[in-house]
Amino acid sequence: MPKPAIDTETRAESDDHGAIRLWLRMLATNRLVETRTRRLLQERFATTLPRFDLMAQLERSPQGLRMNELSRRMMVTGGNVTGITDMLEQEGLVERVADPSDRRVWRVRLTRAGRRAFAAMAQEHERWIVDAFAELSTREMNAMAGLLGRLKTHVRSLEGSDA
Amino acid sequence: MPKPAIDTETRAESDDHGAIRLWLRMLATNRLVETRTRRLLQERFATTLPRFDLMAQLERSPQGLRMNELSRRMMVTGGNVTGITDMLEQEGLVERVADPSDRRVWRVRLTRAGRRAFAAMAQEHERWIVDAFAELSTREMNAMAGLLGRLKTHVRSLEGSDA
DNA sequence: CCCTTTTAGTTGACATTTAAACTATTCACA
DNA sequence: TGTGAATAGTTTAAATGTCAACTAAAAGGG
Repeated sequence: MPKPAIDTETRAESDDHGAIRLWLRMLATNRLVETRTRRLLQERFATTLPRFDLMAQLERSPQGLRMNELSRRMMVTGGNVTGITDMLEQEGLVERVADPSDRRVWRVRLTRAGRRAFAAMAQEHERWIVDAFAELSTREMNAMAGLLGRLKTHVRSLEGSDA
Repeated sequence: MPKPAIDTETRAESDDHGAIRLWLRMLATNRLVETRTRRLLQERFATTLPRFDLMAQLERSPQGLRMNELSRRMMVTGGNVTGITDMLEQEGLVERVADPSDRRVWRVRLTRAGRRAFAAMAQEHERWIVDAFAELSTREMNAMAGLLGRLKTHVRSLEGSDA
């Protein structure tokens, strides 16, 4: 009796502890969607994922965001945000506005051109993501989002206790 | 009647289409666990996640792996694998063995020192992951792994159709 | 008011990663 | 058997990312 044909990674994963197996699968899936998104952003809009990510954060906050708030939301270091903001500013897609009440602070906002460019990208981007997740039902997506929410909270609580 | 207090990201996410919302949550959770793992690997073993990942792949394949097979399994580009392998080779943790039947090919294997070093790391690493996922029950982890498996297969099939 | 500490952001050195060009080898096959 | 196409791996440039040191400004307490 022949064994069922399963691909190499899946077979390797199955030896692992449940948590490791799940984690490897999360890594793989994430990487797959991320690589695809990166490629499409490059092909369609000659831009990159971090640039898109920064603009997406600003789109959600029309009044603009401080550098450290961008850093926190994008979960990257401050120096990184400085670099990406510099480039987007050069391209005229975002602007740094001084905060009159605290001269250390920059408020970063989308320019009109930035909003227009982002709108075009976001529409296609949403389609890519919806297509990627079309395999799952709404109920399944909600279930998964719920589990991830709990997981996220738990891991954050671990950080506090040993960081 | 006051609205329930939810944090800023969660509120922002809730405006989005289900697929986008789930994707953002996957990104955030992944990043969180990955950053934590990276930090612990650095603190405890003065190594990095990609080095650990490459060694983990080799551990699963005692006979060694070709560069392109490593690249495929780690889902990173070939150039990247070359760099990481170079460093691990310098440190004496892996070795490149020529393939007599095809002179283009390197078979990369863990050295004895590499196996020993990896065993120590893997044990702690598993503990970190188990702890991180302790929030979820076995049943929940299995459910999530199943959904991710389907998702992964689906996205891979998309790649074929428009790449 | 002065001095110390904290906070916001930038800079510089360096590691990682990708994409594309390149070298060497093998394969397909006329 | 010779030649063009495909494959394995490396190299290179540019973007991204971290970390630690730095500057400037604000906050807090005597």
